[in-house]
Amino acid sequence: MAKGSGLSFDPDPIKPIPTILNSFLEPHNNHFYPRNNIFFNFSSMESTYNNRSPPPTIQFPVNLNCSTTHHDHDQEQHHHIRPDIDEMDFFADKKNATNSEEPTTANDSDRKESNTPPPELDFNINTALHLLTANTYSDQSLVDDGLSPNSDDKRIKSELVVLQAELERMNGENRLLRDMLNQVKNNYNTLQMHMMTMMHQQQQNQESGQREGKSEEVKHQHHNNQNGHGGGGQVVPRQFMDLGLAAGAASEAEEISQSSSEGRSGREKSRSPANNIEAGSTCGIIREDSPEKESPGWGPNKIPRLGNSSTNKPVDQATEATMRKARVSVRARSEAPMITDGCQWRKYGQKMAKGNPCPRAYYRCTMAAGCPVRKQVQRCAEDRTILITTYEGTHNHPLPPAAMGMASTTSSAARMLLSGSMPSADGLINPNFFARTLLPCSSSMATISASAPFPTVTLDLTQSPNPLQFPRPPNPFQVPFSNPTHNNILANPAALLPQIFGQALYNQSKFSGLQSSQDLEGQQHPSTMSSSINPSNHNPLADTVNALTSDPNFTAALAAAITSLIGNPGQSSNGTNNTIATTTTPANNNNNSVTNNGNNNSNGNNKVTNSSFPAN
DNA sequence: CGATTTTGACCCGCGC
DNA sequence: GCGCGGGTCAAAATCG
Repeated sequence: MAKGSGLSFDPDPIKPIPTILNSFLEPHNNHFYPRNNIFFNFSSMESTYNNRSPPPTIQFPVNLNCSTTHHDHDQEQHHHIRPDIDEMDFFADKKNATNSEEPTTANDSDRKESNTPPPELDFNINTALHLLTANTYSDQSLVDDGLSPNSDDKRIKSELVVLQAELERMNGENRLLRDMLNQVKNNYNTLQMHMMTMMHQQQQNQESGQREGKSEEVKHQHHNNQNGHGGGGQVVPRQFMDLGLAAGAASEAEEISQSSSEGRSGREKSRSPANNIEAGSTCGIIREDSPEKESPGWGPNKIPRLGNSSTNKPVDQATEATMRKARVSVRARSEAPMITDGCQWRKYGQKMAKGNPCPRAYYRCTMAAGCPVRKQVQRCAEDRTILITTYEGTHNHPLPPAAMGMASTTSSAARMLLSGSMPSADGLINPNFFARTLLPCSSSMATISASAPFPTVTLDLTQSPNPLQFPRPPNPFQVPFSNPTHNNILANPAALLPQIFGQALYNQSKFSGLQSSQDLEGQQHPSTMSSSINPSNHNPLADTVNALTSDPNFTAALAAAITSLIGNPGQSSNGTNNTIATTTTPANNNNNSVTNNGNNNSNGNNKVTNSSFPAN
């Protein structure tokens, strides 16, 4: 990359960016992503005007220094904004000289181009985002003709008709371009948020990255406070879920402790109202250690409820609203009563939920006393083969490798959600925004529900390769599950990483800085990303992934997650699933046994506790 | 017999 | 204020 590109991308945080960008720009191959200017290719939009010459690939720099509050008028002014020189240089470095000149032309498009040769029409069309193209055409035509109205009146009229038709057409294109600009702007916002999140995570990782953590883990739950000796390990799977789930889980622990000391008369009545969450910290920023150890937490019989707000520190109400507990809901097809996530769960309740004939079961993590993590399991009313598992909270104990995958994924998803739900000016939450941020490669598979009471990320792992649902090129996320011919996932589970566990991967990875700015150029389409994760490929990202996947612990966690994502191996439409876990890791002696005991009754005597463990 | 599940009751927040 | 629905408790039942 050109030194003078002026890009300030931190290489590491943008690792997932190719995935993001490609997800919404995938029809095109040659895009470059300077920070505030997104170049997009209009070559596909100029079909009506480039008959004479080969389609020029117009790279139009759209300055998108915009926030989510920008509106249409912002877009309209973008085409007035000149790209700065650095961006031009950047562009020139990436493209050939022809392309490098185009932005200038593009930005000159506001001026009348009456003396430009016909090929310039392309630019008129493609760059006058709003606008002046019609006049340009008209002026050009009239001036060039220089005809007397008397002699060629009819001809002029006919030309006017043609021009009007063209005008309409161009207006339509302008609308299209505006839509594209809208999309790009949205995508930019998504990207920006994603990058911010990643940078934030990296910062956190750096702060806590030096610790080995093993000796600290038991007593430290919030890695912000962890000081440690140098982290010498390779990619040692974290023994904790990432606690970035600040508002949701971390606070929950705190709530518990607070309330535990405050139990009301008789049965502790304190609850977990959202506004009890201490929101003193910013989203995604971990607060102090939660004194969970002092509290029995979710003890078998004593489950302290959350304290009254009277015991909580004063909290800004606006902040409170955004600091609600985050939940991560995973939809997966499974006939088993519960998806296998590697944790031990104990059922503590069951209810009939409104609007769903299937009961909702409540589970609590029993891997450690006081673990605040809970989950709800319910079958989808519309499709009872779909199991909806909603996780809430953060484990306060070491996790087995088998549990790492799902834990990291859900934790990351929740953190992403919470990070994105930082108080904003208007407090609005754009579901697509977070969805794309969370699973940029598959925004259609991740939805965000910001509705009360809790913000929820839904990871939909049930989607079939339905072209309606996946209008984009094949989604690597789903391929391994839907297409038996893509069993390379078995040999190389990392093929899923960029999509499924991208976040978790980056959380776990210590390979910061591996991706140089050069790699920006090597960003690949998601569909090729999987293949890029190949030993023969010298993509640093691929190397990173390979390094990760060579770690048995990681593969164990990954396999567990895959297994749990797939659900029951026996019931799936393809028969390949059950081999995934065993292939990827010897460590998951159990997680491949998403033991389908044939009990499809979620009310049945499901020994859920050990469904993921050797005992069953 | 201990661990776990079941299940009715209870608590709480929220909307009307 | 009341009812509804979600979430949790805890005694009883069940399991291994």
